[in-house]
Amino acid sequence: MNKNRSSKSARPLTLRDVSEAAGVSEMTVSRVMRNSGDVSESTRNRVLEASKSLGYVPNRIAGGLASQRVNLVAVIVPSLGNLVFPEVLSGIAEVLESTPLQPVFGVTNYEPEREEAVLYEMLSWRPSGVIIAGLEHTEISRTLLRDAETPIIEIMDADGEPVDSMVGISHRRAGRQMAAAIIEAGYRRIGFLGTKMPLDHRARKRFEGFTEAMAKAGLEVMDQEFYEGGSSLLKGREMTEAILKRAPDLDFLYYSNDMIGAGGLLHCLDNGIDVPGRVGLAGFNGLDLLDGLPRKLATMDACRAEIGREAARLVSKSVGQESSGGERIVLRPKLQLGETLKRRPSAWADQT
Amino acid sequence: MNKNRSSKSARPLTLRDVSEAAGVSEMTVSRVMRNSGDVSESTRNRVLEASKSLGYVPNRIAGGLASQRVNLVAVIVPSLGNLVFPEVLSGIAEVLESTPLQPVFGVTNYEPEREEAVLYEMLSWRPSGVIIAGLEHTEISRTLLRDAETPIIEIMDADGEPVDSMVGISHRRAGRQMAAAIIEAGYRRIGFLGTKMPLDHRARKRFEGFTEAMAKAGLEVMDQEFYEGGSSLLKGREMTEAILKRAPDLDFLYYSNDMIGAGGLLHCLDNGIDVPGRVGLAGFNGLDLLDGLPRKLATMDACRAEIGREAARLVSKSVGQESSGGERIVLRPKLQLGETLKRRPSAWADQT
DNA sequence: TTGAAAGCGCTAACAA
DNA sequence: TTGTTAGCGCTTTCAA
Repeated sequence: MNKNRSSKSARPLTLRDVSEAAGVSEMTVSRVMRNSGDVSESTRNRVLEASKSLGYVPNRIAGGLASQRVNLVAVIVPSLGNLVFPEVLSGIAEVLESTPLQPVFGVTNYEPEREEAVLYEMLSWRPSGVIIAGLEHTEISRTLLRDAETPIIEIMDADGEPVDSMVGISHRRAGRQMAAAIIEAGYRRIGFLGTKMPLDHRARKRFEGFTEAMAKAGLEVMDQEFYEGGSSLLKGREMTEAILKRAPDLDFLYYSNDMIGAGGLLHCLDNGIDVPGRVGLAGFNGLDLLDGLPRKLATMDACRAEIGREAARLVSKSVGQESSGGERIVLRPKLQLGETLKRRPSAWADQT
Repeated sequence: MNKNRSSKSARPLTLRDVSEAAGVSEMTVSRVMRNSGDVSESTRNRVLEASKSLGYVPNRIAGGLASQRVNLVAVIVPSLGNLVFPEVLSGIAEVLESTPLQPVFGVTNYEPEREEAVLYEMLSWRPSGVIIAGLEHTEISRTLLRDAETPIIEIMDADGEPVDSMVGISHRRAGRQMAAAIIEAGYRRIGFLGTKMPLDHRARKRFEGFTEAMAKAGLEVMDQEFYEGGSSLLKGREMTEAILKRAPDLDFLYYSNDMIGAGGLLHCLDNGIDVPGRVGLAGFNGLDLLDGLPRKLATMDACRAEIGREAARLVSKSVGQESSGGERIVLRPKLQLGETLKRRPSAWADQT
């Protein structure tokens, strides 16, 4: 029965081949392949068997063209190097696994023009949905998104207006909350360490929220240190050393992400700097990674996997639906004080 | 000139719309959109302008069907949670960026049946190439790969027979090399800590190579500890504590990856265990992460990004080519002794 | 439950 | 340099 076409045949198999082998019309084979009911059990089995023994793989290009429907979901993220995005992708993949939808990933390297190109490319496949990181896009990208006749889910950020739907957290609020916690714990001489990337809007918004809450308390960020590229753990060490050398009287360091925060923590411990007594530390993201460090770093969960899952749910909900859209899901990150952000002795706390 | 179709129109734009707007045939528009030469500069500009002002996005589904060619490259990996795979994907994306090819990722969760499903799904898009992790696949998957009329690149592993081409390292050799280095440094009472996953063939092969080289030196792994899931840094700590409690006389711990190795290192340092004097440590992967740790962990670079780049190069090289294929690129991981694998005082080394 | 006809939007091949 | 014609392999729609 098994024809074992193990040599690469000249012509790829088509529905017609299966239909001839099974002795039914192409239409019937098509129905079986798509599980579109109304096929008798016996015919169905015959077709399935023929298809399997021939090694037939349907051609979705043709199928998509005929049906004007495609089971792809475009997912566009800035980077894969940043731990955060693989986690979002996992969340998306997890939810789509139980649907006929398939994620297709594109990476922009934080470059707006690259985002345009990737988006254009993906839209040319007429996906059933687009999940894209961030709310900031070029004029062209926004037009592409608006005109795409498919649900658009902007993720990770909730500070701004989405083209269609959005799922994310407010990074401004996250920054404010962290500032409040730090001030409340009695720290006053606060430094900031972060990425230089002017295009990482979420890091920027956290910083803005942070300084805003500081200002409200009559405080200012006393010193800053920025970096780009490279191992973040090592960078965290180096930056921490640099900023503490320049401004030895800082009593708190706020890092724009957990990796550099962890590096800072290791630097302090290695150099006998008391954490959180002498300096307090906090990062951002809530990476699992932190669980193994000598001290648990204060951080804030960015709800990465959950954002991915929610976005995927929105897309899968909307397949088949005429319109809908316009949903806004704002998740609330949880503040985790860990062991590096603790109320300080009041003696310290009260000296401005 | 700009028609600003910002409202979602009922019918998506087609070549015909652009051809009417520009006053040329659909064929000419098609040529412009594909840069397929033989169009006068003036016509070209007219078409480009019309296309842009209408907001036309080509339909690759139709294009792919007509041309029997598709610019997608299927990339199938077991997981995104493991640091290693995003790095491979980055390498692939990096190389494909400068080509017309687009990566499409699929995740199998280390499940062979899931791999079959993902592969089938991807092949139904008739990609210009398939890059898939590992050399071990189900019978069905192998048949799918063999019959696919597109280059297949199996990556990450070089211990076995590829269906078509392969790019990877020999994990057996990596295990042997590490064992040799450990023995050469004078360690004798060696423990192994690794993942439980029976389907992680590469980890398994490293272990096999490791024990093989040990056996050749008349040694055996004295104790083992396995884990699954969870934060690997923390797991590394826990496992290390457990194994040292059970077998306090071990003088070396070989970890199946750097994350648990790093956890082990932190555990030892926290508990005043001299590394590498009392116990030596080694991991696998060569993660950048290690650069920031208190001591540089001995490890071996798995050539992750390079594997991705080479695989992408093979695919892009083969587009348009009639056949070819069958390439075997075996990379040589570099052993990095770091600061946790050092020659021990001969007094120790010579007491079996 | 099954089949026949038409056509999805584009491109290959050829003609002008 | 530009245009015409005939499909690509499916699915939709309608008929049997």
